[in-house]
Amino acid sequence: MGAVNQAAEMTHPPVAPSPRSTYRHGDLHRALLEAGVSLARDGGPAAVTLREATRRAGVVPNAAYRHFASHSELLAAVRSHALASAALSMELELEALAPLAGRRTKAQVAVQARARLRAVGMGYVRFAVAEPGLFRTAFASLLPPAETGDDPAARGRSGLGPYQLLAAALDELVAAGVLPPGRRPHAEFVAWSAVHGLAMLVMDGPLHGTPPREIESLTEQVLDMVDRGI
Amino acid sequence: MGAVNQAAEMTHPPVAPSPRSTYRHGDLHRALLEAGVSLARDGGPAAVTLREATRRAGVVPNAAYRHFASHSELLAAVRSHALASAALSMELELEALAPLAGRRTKAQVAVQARARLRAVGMGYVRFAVAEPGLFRTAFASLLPPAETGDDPAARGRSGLGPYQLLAAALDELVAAGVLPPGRRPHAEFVAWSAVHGLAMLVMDGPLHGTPPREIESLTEQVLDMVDRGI
DNA sequence: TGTACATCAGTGAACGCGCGTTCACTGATGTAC
DNA sequence: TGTACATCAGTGAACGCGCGTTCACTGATGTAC
Repeated sequence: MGAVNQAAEMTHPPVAPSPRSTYRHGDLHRALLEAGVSLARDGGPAAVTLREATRRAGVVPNAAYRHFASHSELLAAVRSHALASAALSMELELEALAPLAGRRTKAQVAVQARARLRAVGMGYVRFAVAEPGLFRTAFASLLPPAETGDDPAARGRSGLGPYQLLAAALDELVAAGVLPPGRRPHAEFVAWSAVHGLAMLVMDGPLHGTPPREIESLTEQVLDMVDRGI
Repeated sequence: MGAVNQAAEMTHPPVAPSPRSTYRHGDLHRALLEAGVSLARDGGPAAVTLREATRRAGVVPNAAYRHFASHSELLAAVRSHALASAALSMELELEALAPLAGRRTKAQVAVQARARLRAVGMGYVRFAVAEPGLFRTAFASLLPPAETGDDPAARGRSGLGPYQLLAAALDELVAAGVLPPGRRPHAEFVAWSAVHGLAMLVMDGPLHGTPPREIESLTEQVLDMVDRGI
C-alpha cells in the first residue's frame, strides 16, 4: 500500500503556490498539471477545472491558455498521469514477486506466469483503493488501447500502460502453457471486467468503507475466479 | 433484446408535452418523472436536470418544486425507475428459461440453478447494452443493498431489485449443491464484479461500438468464468 | 342548486454560483546590433 | 559592453452559459354552506 502511494506521487517536487516574487511564474505548465492531479486525486475528473487549477497555481484564470489549449487538454494531461500511476502500481506488484533463480522447470514457469497475472490484477485494485480519484480519472472513460498507447506520459517505468501490462501477462500465460491459445482472444476483456467491476464496487458501491483486510481477501476471491475461470 | 427495450419503457403512456389547454397540468409529477427518465436514457444521470425536465413538461422551472423537494429527489426517483428497469431485464431472462417439468433429479436442479445465475448476469449486461444511459443512472453510484431495498419503485415484477435477484440466484446455487456454502459469503460481489466490469467496458470502454454478436459471445465468456470460478 | 371562499398548482422575475473562454493590455525577459 | 527592441507570459475585465433555488403573485379548481 505504501508502494502504491509512492507510485501516485509526482516525480518532481511541487511548485509552491505561495505569492510569487517574480513576474514570470517559472514553470506554470508543471504547476497547473500538478494542481490538476491534486484536484483529480481529491475529487475525480469532474474536479479538474481550469479555474481551480490556476487558483492553486496563484495565477489568473486565463493564464492557463499559454500552456494548455483548452480545459480538455489539461484534463487529458492529468489523465495520462493517472494512467501512469496505475501502471506503476501494477509494476510494483510485479516487482514484488520473487524472481525465478537459475534454471526453471516448466511447472515453475507456469506458477510464475499465473502469479504475474494475479499481480497485475492486484495492482489495479490496490490503486483503486489507494487513489480512487486518480483511478476514476484514469478509467472513467476506459480508453481504447490505441489512445492509451499514444501518450508516453501515460505509461509506467516499463514503458507499458495498464492495458499493455495486462496483455503481456496474458501472453506469458499462453507461452507458459497455462492458457490455451484458443482462449487468448479477448481474454484481456474478461480479466479486466472482473477487476474493474470490483474496483467500482469498492469505490462507489456497497463495498465502500469496507475494512482493507476484507477488501484484500475479496480481491483474492475475484483473482481466484479469474485464475480458475479465464 | 426486444424484451429489454420493453422492460425499459414506462408502465404508463407518456403525457403529451404539447401546449396545455388547461391551467392545471394534470399530472405534472408523472410528466417530470418521465421527462427525467427520458433525459437519463439519452445522457445518463448528469443529463437529468430540473430545468430541462420542466421544459419538456411545458412548465416553468420552479413548478417542479410542487412535486419534488429538490433536484436530487427527482434524480432519486429516476434512479429508482432505472433500477426497476434493470431488474425487469434480469427477470425477463429468468422467465425465458425453460422451467423444469414434473419431478426433477438433483442433476437437473443443479443445471437449472447454474442457468439462472447466468440469466441474471445476462440480463444485467444486456440492459447495459440496450440502455446505457439508464444503466449508468441506476448503477453510477452502486447503491448499497439496504438503500435499494427501501424503495418499492426500484424493484422488478418479482418484488426484488437487481441485487436481490443476484443474491437469490446464488442462494439457489447453494441449495442445489453447486456452490459450497463456505464460498457463499461475498459471492454476490465476486459475480457482480465480473458483469459490472464488462458492462463498463462495453459502455465506456474499448468495447464500445463492438458488434452485438461479439458482445454476446464475450458476455458468455465472462459468464463461463463466473460459472467455473465462483 | 347556487354562491363565497379557501386551497394550492403553476407563473414571472430574479438571485448567485462556478464554469470555460475571449479581448486588449502590460511589463519582464532575452536577443540583435 | 551598452542600448533598442521584439517576444510572449501573465493581467484585468468581461462575456454568456445553464444550473438550482427563492420570492411574491395569480387564477382555476373543488369544497362548505
